[in-house]
Amino acid sequence: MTPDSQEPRWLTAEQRLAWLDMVRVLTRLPATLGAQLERDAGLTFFEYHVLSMLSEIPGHALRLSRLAQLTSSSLSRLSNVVKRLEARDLLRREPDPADGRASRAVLTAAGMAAVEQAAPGHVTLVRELVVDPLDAVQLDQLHAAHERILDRLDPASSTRPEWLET
Amino acid sequence: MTPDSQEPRWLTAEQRLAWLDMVRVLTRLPATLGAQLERDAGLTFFEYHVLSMLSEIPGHALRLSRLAQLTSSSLSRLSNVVKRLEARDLLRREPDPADGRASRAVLTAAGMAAVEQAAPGHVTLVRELVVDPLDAVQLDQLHAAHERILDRLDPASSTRPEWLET
DNA sequence: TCCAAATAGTTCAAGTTTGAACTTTCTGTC
DNA sequence: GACAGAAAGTTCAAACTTGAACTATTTGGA
Repeated sequence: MTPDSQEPRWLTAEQRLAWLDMVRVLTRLPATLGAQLERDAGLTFFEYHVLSMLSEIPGHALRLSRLAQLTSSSLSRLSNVVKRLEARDLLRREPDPADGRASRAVLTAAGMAAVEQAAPGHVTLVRELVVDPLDAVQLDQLHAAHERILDRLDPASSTRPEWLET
Repeated sequence: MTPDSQEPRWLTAEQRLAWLDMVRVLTRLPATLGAQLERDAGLTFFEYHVLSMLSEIPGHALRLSRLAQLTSSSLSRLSNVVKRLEARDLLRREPDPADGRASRAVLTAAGMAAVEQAAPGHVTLVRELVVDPLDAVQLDQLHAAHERILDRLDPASSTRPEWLET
């Protein structure tokens, strides 16, 4: 194995500008979406994401470990959030009959209603901030870039929901 | 003023896939970069970002409110972080002579050393995850998309550091 | 000049996230 | 079938973030 060179390859001026703008998006976009959801629906961005995943899956139920992959969260984080959401009656946990270690999170009717109530405002803001300012080609290019980045971030691609068809 | 239509314009299947992949990037990328910085340099991503902004500015000093804009953070969050960084001697606060309400954060020698120690590993990971998997054209397209998104997120563009030339 | 409103920053309590340690159940191998 | 190790969740304390309330200055009119 050759040793790493002492100096890394620094970013060029252009790369650095691109990266700084990406950091701004990475920071502000979740904050802005989260603030809207919190205000209008009393949900954090992450809570919404959890409920929304469940609402879209056939059966509205998923193992916590799978849900953690799909939402890119640690099991610990998810466990805490699921406990809170269960206390609010938005979902419930039930043991997985197929595996004694596992639990499944199941969306309740109230949880479904919460997603349905929150979704329009959320989607409108996603459109306003991300989808509408880009034309179809640009959105495609953005998606392609994200796919490449995800290949590095998550080589197993285990976070891509298998029920979504391209 | 025409009323909003009751139903929002939902996302098309393609838009939805693009958005879901963007959410994955938004979630995982900061977490991954943060974990590396924490492990190797004892800094959160945000702390690194603050110190790194200071390290790049002429004079290594900035008003807190300007630093908050540049790092896309609330003044409250910044104030907390600056207090911690000051306790670790990585920067210090001094009153702004020009305005009795304001303080300036000034990078210390130890703070500069911390940035210099953390930067190589951080830059290497940014390259690995974002810059290198894209070719120059794709990175440009990504940057262009981010610029449009930032126009919506931050219409005043006040977060773009004026000392950076394109 | 004076005062209302705006700006800069701090603080505090409440809520969230993290990572490590732990329990329970499952799996593969001998 | 027994056991080591992996996998699924949970929990706890420490750390971090948030928003609201607060103090202290400054600014822009009347």
